[in-house]
Parts: sequence; structure tokens; C-alpha cells
Amino acid sequence: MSHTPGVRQAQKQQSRRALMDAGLHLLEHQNLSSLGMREVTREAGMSPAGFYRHFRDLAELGVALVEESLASLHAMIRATLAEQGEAEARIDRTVEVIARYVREHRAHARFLARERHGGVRPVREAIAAELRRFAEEVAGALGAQPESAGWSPEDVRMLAELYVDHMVSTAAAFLDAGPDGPGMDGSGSEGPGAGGPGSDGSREGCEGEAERRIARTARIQLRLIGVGRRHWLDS
Amino acid sequence: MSHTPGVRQAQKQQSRRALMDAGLHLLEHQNLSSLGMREVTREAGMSPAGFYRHFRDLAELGVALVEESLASLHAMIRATLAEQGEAEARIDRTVEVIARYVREHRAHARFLARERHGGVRPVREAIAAELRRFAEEVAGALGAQPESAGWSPEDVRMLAELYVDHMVSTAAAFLDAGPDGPGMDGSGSEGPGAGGPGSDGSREGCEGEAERRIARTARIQLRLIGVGRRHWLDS
DNA sequence: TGTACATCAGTGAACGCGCGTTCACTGATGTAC
DNA sequence: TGTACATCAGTGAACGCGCGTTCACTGATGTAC
Repeated sequence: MSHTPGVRQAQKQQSRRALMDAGLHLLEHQNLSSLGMREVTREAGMSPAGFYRHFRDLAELGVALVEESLASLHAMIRATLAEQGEAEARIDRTVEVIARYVREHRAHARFLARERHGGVRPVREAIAAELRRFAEEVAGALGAQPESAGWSPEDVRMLAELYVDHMVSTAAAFLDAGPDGPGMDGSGSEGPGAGGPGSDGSREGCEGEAERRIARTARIQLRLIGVGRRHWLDS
Repeated sequence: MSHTPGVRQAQKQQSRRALMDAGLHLLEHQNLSSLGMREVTREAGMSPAGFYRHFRDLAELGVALVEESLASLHAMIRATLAEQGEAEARIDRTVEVIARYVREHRAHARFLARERHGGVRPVREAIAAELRRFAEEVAGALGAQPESAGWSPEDVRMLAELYVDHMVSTAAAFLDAGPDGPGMDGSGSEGPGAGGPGSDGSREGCEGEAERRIARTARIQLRLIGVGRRHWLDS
């Protein structure tokens, strides 16, 4: 490659990526508020002072991670919302998308779950703002569906929030049930959406028993909400 | 005062309380994984080494806080579950109980929300285990209701999880909407229970607009789930 | 084209500080007689 | 009842360590001519 202008820019971007990746990796086992910047720069193979060339502090890195984490989820959900088809098929698709996001972006998903109510205010607020935008988008999509004829905008918004909350709960349940959830000592945690007699035989593979159970539960719950939605006006 | 046996025990218990209260207070603005024990002992008015007379480490203190935090909520919910009456009235009661818990035990509620997916495994697992017990109890209560005739145990369990997830989401929403949520900083305000004389006679006592909006949304969502429940079998 | 200067991402040493943990201790509480 | 000893919650000093931040610096990249 010849001496392209912007080599410096590209190298800087690469370092920034390294810092964010290092942070994301370290945040799988701790909270942002207990993360150290020496820890991050060490993991990224950089000297401590180099950090300041990219972020003012760790909160700023956290906000950057929020944007990155929600961008991919947002794109996936948007595609699902645009889909046509039977209610049943759309439910299956939705749950599958959530499962896929958690599977393919586990670190991002965990970061969001962990920091959504975490101790770093700018990060919390960035997540909340993004989820609010989410709910608005879902409300828009729901409002355009024939099933919403006769609904007040307020009730559509309420339904959208119910769906978003359910999506978040389901994602968190998938997360807890993942390969690194129940581990060494103590009673295995299967997450809020899971439970019951656990026959945790196979842990590896593209999907475990716990994941399938959560997916099944989530689908039934969405179906029940759908039934409520269809009978909402005549009650 | 005469030399009552148990004075020492009582004094120790008092110190333990001071440590837990200090921790709870400090945890309103940070995560357990970033809390320091010197910080806690300082806040509790004790020397650093004294901590070890009560807890092995901060995780152990965290688990103690989990038990304490969920005990009061559990009692409140149990009372609500036992109630009879119209579905509509039970919904109102349920939402009111959640709101009251967050209002009167704000520090506990925030701690639970913050550490539910936090970086300290024993604490996470203690919360998850307690929520699972919750869901079982709700499932038991639902199963005993006439509306559940003909339902499979699995579907009842699914419904119970939906309710528990919804309760958690609603509590978190109340928390975020509280006095110290957005820009305006409510620090320095009085604690729970200082709301003046027994004005608990009127439903939804001293609440902000945001709280009322969340309560209204939660009620409508529960109503919708209820509609779905009633029409579940004939669909 | 080459030369001279400017920019700035990343370095490495240095600093003061608060941390978690240990230890021998103190003195009030508890107990045996 | 009083006396002598045991227990153990809490103290205060000490330790080594890693932290966040600063600073003058280096040297590759970018630019003006």
C-alpha cells in the first residue's frame, strides 16, 4: 500500500478498537465502575497514558460501547419488525433473533444487561435513551398493523413497552443460561426466565436445553400477549 | 443496668447493621464490585480490620443484603397473592405494592436492580435463586385460581414467569423515574417513610407524574395479559 | 522530485494516594467457683 | 455475694501494591514549498 493520507487516522482507529475490545473482554467478569484503565491499556497492549488519546475516562469508553452494542441489535430488530406474515411466524422469528443476538454478541449483550442499571450514570442514560428509541420504533410498527385498528396511541405505546421489556427479559434469560452462566460452586443459576427441574446434560453445542426452554417460554408468552391483544377491544 | 447475658451479641448485631446500612448507602451510586471495604467501615464508623469480625469479604455482605432486600418484598407480594377479589382490584393492588416497595425501600430496590446482572457471582446467584422461588410461589397461587382450570402446569409456570418479569421491569421503571433519576439531583432529600403523617389512606399517595404514568402503563399491561389469559384456551 | 518543519499517537518514568489484609493489642462482657 | 480467668468485638499501626494522572519525550506520518 502506498503512502495514503489517512494512515495515521487508520492506526488511531485500530488502537481505539483495541481499547474497546479489551474493555468489552474485561467487562464480562466485572462492572464498568470497577474497571481500571491500566487494566484496559494492559489488555490492549498499550501504555497507560495512551488511553487519554482516545477517551477522557472509562465512562466515555462505556458510552462508546453502548452505541456499538445497540447498533447491531437495533438493525436486527428493525429487520424483524419490517417482516410480514402470520403472527405465529413473526413470534418465532422474533425469539430467534433475540437468541441469535445473545449468541453472536454475547459480550455486548452482557455489557448492556450489566450496565443498564449499573453505577455509571452516563452509560445508564445512554442505554435508557436507546431503549426508549426502540420502544418508539416498535410502537410505530405496531400502529401500522391492522390488529391495532381502534387502539389509542397510548395503548399502542403501552403494548410496545411490554414487548420491549419482554425482549430485554428474554435476552437476559438467554444470557444467564449460556455456557458461562452456571458454573463452579454453588447452585446453578438458570436465570429469571428459566428454572424448574434442570437436566443440564449438554452444555456445548449451538443451543443447550436451557436455551430451548427459554425460547419455548418466550414464544408462549408472546402468544399469550397476542391473544390479549386480539381480544383487547371486546373486553 | 444489670449484666444481661447477650449484651455482647446485641452490640455485635448493631455493628453488623451499621456495616450493612453503610454498604447499602454507598451502593446507591456505585456497584458492589467497585465498593471498598475501607469505604464501608469508614461510613459505618469502624476501623477497617473490624469488618472481618462480621464478613469474610464484600461479596458476603452483598449476599446478606440480597436476603434482607428480598425478604420485605417477598412478604408484601405474598400478602397480595393471598388476596381475593375482582381481577381489576387485584391488579391495582399489585401495582400499588410494587410502587410502595420501591418508594419505601428505594436503596434495597436499587441494589437488587443493580446487582441482578452485576459482576459479583454469589450475589447474582442469590438474587436469581430468590426470583426463582418467587416465580414458583406465584405459579402456586395462579394454579389455585379458577381461571387456571384446564391449564397445563407448564403454561401456569410460564404465566408466573411473565408476571415476575413484568414485576421486575415495573420496579426498575419506578426506580428510574424516582427523585434521583434524571438531571435533577435529589440527593440530600429525606429517606423513605418521612412523607409526613399517615397519609396512606388515599391510593397513590405523594407520587410524581412519571410514577403515575408508569403505574398506569403497568396496570394496562397486566389487564392485557389478563385478557390473554381468559381467552387462552379458546384460541 | 527532495527538503524542512509541524503534528500528534504512543512511551516510560514518576508522583502521591488509598487500597486489602495482617498483627499484637485492649478492654468490656461473660463465666466458673 | 466477690474474685479470677476466658472470650472476642473492635483498634491502630504497618506492609506492600496497583491505581489514575502528569510530563517531557520520541518518531512515524502529514504538509508546505
